[in-house]
Amino acid sequence: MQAPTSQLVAPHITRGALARPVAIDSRGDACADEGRRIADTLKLIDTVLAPKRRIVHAGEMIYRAGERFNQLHILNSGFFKLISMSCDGREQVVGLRFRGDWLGFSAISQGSYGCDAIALDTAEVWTLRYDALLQACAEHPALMVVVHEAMSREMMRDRDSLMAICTLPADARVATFLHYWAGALAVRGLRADQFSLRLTRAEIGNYLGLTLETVSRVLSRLARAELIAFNEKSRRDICIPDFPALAAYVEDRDARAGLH
Amino acid sequence: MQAPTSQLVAPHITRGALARPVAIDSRGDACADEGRRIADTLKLIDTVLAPKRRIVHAGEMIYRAGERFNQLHILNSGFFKLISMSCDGREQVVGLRFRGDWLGFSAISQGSYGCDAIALDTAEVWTLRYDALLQACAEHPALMVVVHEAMSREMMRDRDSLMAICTLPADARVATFLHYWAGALAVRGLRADQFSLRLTRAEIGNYLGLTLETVSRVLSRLARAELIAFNEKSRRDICIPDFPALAAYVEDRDARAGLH
DNA sequence: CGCCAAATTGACTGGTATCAAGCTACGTGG
DNA sequence: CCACGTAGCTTGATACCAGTCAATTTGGCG
Repeated sequence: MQAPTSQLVAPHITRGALARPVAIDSRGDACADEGRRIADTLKLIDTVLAPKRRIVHAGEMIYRAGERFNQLHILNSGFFKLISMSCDGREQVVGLRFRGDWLGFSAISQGSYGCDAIALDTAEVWTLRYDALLQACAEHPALMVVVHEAMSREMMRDRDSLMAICTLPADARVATFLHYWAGALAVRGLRADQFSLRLTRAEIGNYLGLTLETVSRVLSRLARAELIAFNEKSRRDICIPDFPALAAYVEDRDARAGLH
Repeated sequence: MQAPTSQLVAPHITRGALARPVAIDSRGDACADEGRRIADTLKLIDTVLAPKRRIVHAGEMIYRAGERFNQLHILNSGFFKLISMSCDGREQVVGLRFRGDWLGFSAISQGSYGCDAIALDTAEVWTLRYDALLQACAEHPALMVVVHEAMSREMMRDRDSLMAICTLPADARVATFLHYWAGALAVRGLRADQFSLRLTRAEIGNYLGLTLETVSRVLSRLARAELIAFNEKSRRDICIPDFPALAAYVEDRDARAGLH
């Protein structure tokens, strides 16, 4: 009984914090559309720009803060985290990246990267020169549209996570995070009902503005409430038996009230 | 004894959360450079695109969430706040905009705005059609560069505020906010040592993930510590007698320790 | 003047952080 | 094989920062 997820009178109604691209529920359409968009984008970039492909392994960095910027990256597979470091030594996970996402946009304005991009597992990265992209954009309007949309989407996502972190209590933040991650997987045609969080509790907490202990406690509580389940062995593998239930928990203040 | 603010070996060192464009201290260069960039950008847009100009007054909205997107806006003068609303009714200030800033980028990917843009005082807004911009970008490489840089800068700023909110205690968040606001004014050639916050305590708190009472208390504490001063009458007018001291407070964990 | 929104300040509460102990899984080297 | 160390995780006890509630003051404005 949610509002339908396409054809909205007031589109902002569906914008759950951190959760926009999801919509696995009522109809799979939006989800499949997103997947198609990602595939199309990759194909376009591949044909127009012939990017350099590269395999990187978990823990490897494709760029680091301070490094001179002159190329952008697109993820063809795998997962990345972006880590930013402030002058006084605070470290923070400022973003997560999945297949089809770009890496490096935020470096354009400064001419140097502002964070480290670290692979969370084996990944295939496509790399292209920024000047080549600019030139190609001038020649291929469709490419420019794709690039703008990608940047725009990134802004929207950042805004959603800001909102989640500013306005939600710990329970809801963690639930929102899981919902977001599962949605990102679903859109990309991967299993969303059972997957490995590729982050430690400490990293999740850092991303959400919480401590690792709080994340651990919340996960235990969510498991007790059967909104999630742990894989026996490796509590980093999560099952989401009832995705709509999790979505409801994320979206309703009230649904979170009872959960001692 | 800070690192010089231009000519960096490792540029990320100067990136204080929310605070990048500042650098009023050691030499005015960076500050003036920024100002020049903004002026140049406005000029370029004016000559290439001849945007429609319009004056809006405090409280007026230039777009609202859900509205169909087909034009972008640039602020020639005045101040705006961006307000986003989640599906369950949480409201949040997700951004502030000053002269030279763009409004509407984040709507590109969805085709509709995701937040309300509300003027905080009388402002001059330039408006241009997005399709016209796309076309002009294809013809004028310099314009495309400017647009990409603007989007990139916005991402960087969002990231900085995420970091500030996630990792800083209330005192530091408010101080960072003041520092950021003063920096934004300085860059634009406006008085940065004495200015009016155009937001209520509630709005500041909302932006920073705090309550209005906490903001009020922190401001009182900062005033007691003489890092800021209130204008007699209208405590919304703030003086910053010693900007470097405020900057030091923002940047040093330790500087904040003593301040009962 | 009287009304109202904004802001301040105090007292109290509660949600997270902090500190600490113990557990599990895993790899390494004796 | 087991002893050991380590990293990640869980759970409990306690502390503290910021939220909540409430009373009061201030300033703006019809």
